[in-house]
Amino acid sequence: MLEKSASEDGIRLLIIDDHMVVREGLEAMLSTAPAIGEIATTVNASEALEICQSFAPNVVLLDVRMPGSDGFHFLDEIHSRWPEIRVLMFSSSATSAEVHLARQHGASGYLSKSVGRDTLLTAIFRVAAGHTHFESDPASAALTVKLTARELDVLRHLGRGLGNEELGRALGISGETIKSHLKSIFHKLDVSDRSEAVSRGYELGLLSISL
Amino acid sequence: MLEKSASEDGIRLLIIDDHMVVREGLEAMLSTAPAIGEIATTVNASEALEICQSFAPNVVLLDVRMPGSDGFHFLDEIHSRWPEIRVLMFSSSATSAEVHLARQHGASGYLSKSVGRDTLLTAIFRVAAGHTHFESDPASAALTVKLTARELDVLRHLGRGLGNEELGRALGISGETIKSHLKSIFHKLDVSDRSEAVSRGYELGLLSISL
DNA sequence: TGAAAAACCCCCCGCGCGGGGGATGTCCCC
DNA sequence: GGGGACATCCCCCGCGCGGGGGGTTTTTCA
Repeated sequence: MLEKSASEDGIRLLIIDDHMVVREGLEAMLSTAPAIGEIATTVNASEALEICQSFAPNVVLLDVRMPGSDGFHFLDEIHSRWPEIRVLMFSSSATSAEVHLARQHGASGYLSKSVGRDTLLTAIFRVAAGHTHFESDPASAALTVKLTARELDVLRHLGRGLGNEELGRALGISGETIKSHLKSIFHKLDVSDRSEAVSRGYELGLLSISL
Repeated sequence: MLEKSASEDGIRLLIIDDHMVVREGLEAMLSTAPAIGEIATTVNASEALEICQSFAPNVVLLDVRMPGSDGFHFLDEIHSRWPEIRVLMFSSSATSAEVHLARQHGASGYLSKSVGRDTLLTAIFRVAAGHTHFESDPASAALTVKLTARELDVLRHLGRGLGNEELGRALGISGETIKSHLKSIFHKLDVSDRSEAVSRGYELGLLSISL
């Protein structure tokens, strides 16, 4: 077993981000900290899995937006294989929906990229110690929006230019049911039509650019 | 006049980004380069203007997404006051629409944050030498979508839940004109209704989360 | 200077969206 | 057992969207 405890010779940290600038920046900020042991960095998810195997990190710093597979899917992957690895997600946007998703997927914490060195370090320490560290983002206070699973389904299909009937066929239900869900969505998001719902969906992080 | 030529004692570089990590990263990547003279960094636009005054940079590295004022507005600001300053924009997304906007606003170049040290440095040198440096992004090849200024206006208002008539009032034109613009937008984006247009707008980077 | 592009405005028309009702079955949890 | 949230489906109805025409004026640019 390659794994080492964090107390022995510092925290073993793996940084996953597709932006060279960010990797360099994190390394520059963290490498001088005494409690940090070794740091490994990588660009993509597939490489990251190999490194998790050989490098055996205590904490993984994971960008939410990844090229190809999204961060959350990769988060699940890590958890299923190495349950002892703590994953600290970070993103430039910190939309409340993403923070929520991170929680649901079992991340140990969530940070915005705008944080300073101190917050970053304490977050890493807390996470390494087994605690959680989620940004007390002001936006999530304003967000009490809780769409049901089905409503999210419908919302995600809204941007495809489908009518209610076609939309129903796509989800295997009646067009009238789509209307019911839409009414509920409109009320919850406080919007008046589908275009506004899509827009609000992106703003709240319920929708994201995937292509 | 505080301005100094780049050839004297290296390029004077100002980095503007709200993410601590990115600022640190850029500094780490650039500070060791011999051709780079002094480096200044700042978080926001208002501070940046003061620094432009006192520090007199040759090249400004400007993040597209800024908290508060967006990067392009700030770009205009710099140009009007100090036309000799070269601005190199960079972003995490590099959507082709943004690259186009950067060109229109007179930026000297556009980079993705995923670039390596070499590309970054050559870009800075080229820009400092008076050339332009725009990423030959593969996405823009697929994107022949060119919305007119007015069409972009309309698209940006689409997510507000307004009807055509209200939308017209908001832009000071007739509701029928809105319809005309919408027809054009639908054709150009190859979509069938406003909700799909909003969605495609986000995907293409024509729209962005601003709140 | 002249053509092309963009911005602006108007008409007709069908159907689907949005908003208002209500109903039924299935979970889950107290 | 009963209440509540969720998902499903149905009806009615008005008006506004989307798609099809047609224009004029202003701006841009070769």
